[in-house]
Amino acid sequence: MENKEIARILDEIADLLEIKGVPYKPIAYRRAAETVNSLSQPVEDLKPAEIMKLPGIGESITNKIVELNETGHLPYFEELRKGCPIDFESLLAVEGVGPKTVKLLYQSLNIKDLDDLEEMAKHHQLRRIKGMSEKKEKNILENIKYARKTTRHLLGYMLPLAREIKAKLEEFNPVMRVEVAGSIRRRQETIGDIDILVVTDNPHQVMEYFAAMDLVDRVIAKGISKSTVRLKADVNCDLRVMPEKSFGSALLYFTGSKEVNVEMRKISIKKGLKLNEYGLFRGDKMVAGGTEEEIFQELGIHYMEPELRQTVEDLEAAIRSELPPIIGYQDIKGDLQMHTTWSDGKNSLKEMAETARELSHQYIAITDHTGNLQVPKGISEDKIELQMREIDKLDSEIEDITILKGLEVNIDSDGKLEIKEEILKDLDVVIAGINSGYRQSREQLTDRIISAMENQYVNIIAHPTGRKIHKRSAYELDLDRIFQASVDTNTYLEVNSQPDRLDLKDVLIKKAVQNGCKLVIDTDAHSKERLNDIELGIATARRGYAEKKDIINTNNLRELTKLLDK
DNA sequence: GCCGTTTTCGGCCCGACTGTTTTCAGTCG
Ligand SMILES: Nc1nc2c(ncn2[C@H]2C[C@H](O)[C@@H](COP(=O)(O)OP(=O)(O)OP(=O)(O)O)O2)c(=O)[nH]1
Ligand SMILES: [Mg+2]
Ligand SMILES: [Mg+2]
Repeated sequence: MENKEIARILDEIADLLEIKGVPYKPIAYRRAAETVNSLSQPVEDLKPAEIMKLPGIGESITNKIVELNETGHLPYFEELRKGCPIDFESLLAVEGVGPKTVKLLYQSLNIKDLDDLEEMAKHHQLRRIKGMSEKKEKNILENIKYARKTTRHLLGYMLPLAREIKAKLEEFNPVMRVEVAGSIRRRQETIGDIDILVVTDNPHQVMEYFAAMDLVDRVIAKGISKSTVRLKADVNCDLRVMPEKSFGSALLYFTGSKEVNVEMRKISIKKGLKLNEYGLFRGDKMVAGGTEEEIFQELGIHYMEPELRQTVEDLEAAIRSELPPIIGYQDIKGDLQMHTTWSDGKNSLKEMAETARELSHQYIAITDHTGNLQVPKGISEDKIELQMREIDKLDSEIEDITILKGLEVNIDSDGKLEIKEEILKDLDVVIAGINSGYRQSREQLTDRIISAMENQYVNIIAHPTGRKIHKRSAYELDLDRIFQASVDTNTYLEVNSQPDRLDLKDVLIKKAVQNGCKLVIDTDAHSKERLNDIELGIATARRGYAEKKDIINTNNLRELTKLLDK
């Protein structure tokens, strides 16, 4: 059974237990679900003893996971659900509806899913329930609309919007400081909502200003220190307002993750302290809170970069001083995949090069598509030489940046490159990728990639797992073999920065680096604007614990050229 | 149900906003 499915069942067990009013167990099942979800390999491939060692998973849950994998079902779960055949996921997605309300709705009106709920709300049945009201009914009816489209949003689209809101808030005089927090600050690949922290001495004024901003569609909640609005862009935005002296503790709290927050608070308790968003306290006395660094220091923990504040394990690594010095946003010296009007790009060679230079890149590689596919449409082989002369000409004319000659070549369904090999020998960079025929077996797909790696001219494997967030999941690969072949053949794995790719993704980058692989972070930009996406790839590499030395395009041109010579 | 440099039993983060509420429960961050 897939990890996602197992995690979903564990989560539903948590929901069921919560409705029954069972204490603490729901937390345990949620933690276990979280762990299964964040695994970089199928839990199916693990032995029971290994599952047992996973954080938050003990004997009881291990047995349940093993049973699910072996038989495909779980009597404990089916028994629990017998009493209440409810679609929790969709009902709980309604803002303001929690486990207690679900129970109430089911017991009084036999409501099992969103359709039932909408029907009953429309016919004014909810207000008749004891403990409900007309107001609550209206609220629910309104919020059902949003519950039906609870998709997470791509970081690449939310980051510019969050920065726009930040800039708007900074224009307002009483605002002293603004930081984007939450999953955006952690640079998670998908984002549930936008979280923003403001420092001010005038919370009332700031809340009024925030709620009245042009970007806001409607106000969901508005208090003196916290407000939530729905933006016209169809995403929620939470604003937290705090005084200067609590800036660090507030930013720490609002950046999360929740799991890291809870664990840090437990650690504080053990040390006889109390941690909340207002500060770190010993009794009534505040011992830290102005900056995040101060709080980490007081707790005896190394500072954690926001990108690494994801799981309890990240925090434990920080406590053991095992967090590596991850790659910085300024460390990338050049971009090694982009497309121009010669294939399916929107901008010319020159426009791409000039934009890259503005981004302070020392070098770029132009890597238009080749091959016979209609999508992506490639340059025909007879035009390649012409383009290479154009690139040489541009390179000799343009100052302060070097333009490398490259191509992105398709790997065909037999693992052969869709191009005459002799064309490749004069290039600086050759990228190979699977752009068709994803539906093969795990072994076939792995063999295809490895035969491309074994080609003496191929330097980089593009978007190695082929996933597209919200569209297509990663194809199954034997990654251990891929990582080994990458090391053996000096072929680098790509961290593709397109907002919906981010491929390799964070947990796989971590595994690749552990296996000694070297990676390249590039944008795969099809227009000059998208050259900025490099920060998304860097963020993903940071979340994957990658250091500067793990990424080949942190090198100067001279060293890079050596690394590209197989 | 899980977990442990003060524990193998007894804890399990802590605070804001709303309205079901007139002293608190439910939901959410
Ligand atoms: N201490 C504590 N902090 C929490 C809790 N829930 C949320 N937070 C903090 C950490 C979160 O990163 C931050 C923002 O909450 P969100 O619900 O927006 O979560 P986050 O942004 O991490 O993920 P998202 O992409 O929005 O789903 O608030 C909680 O139950 N306890
Ligand atoms: Mg958030
Ligand atoms: Mg939020």
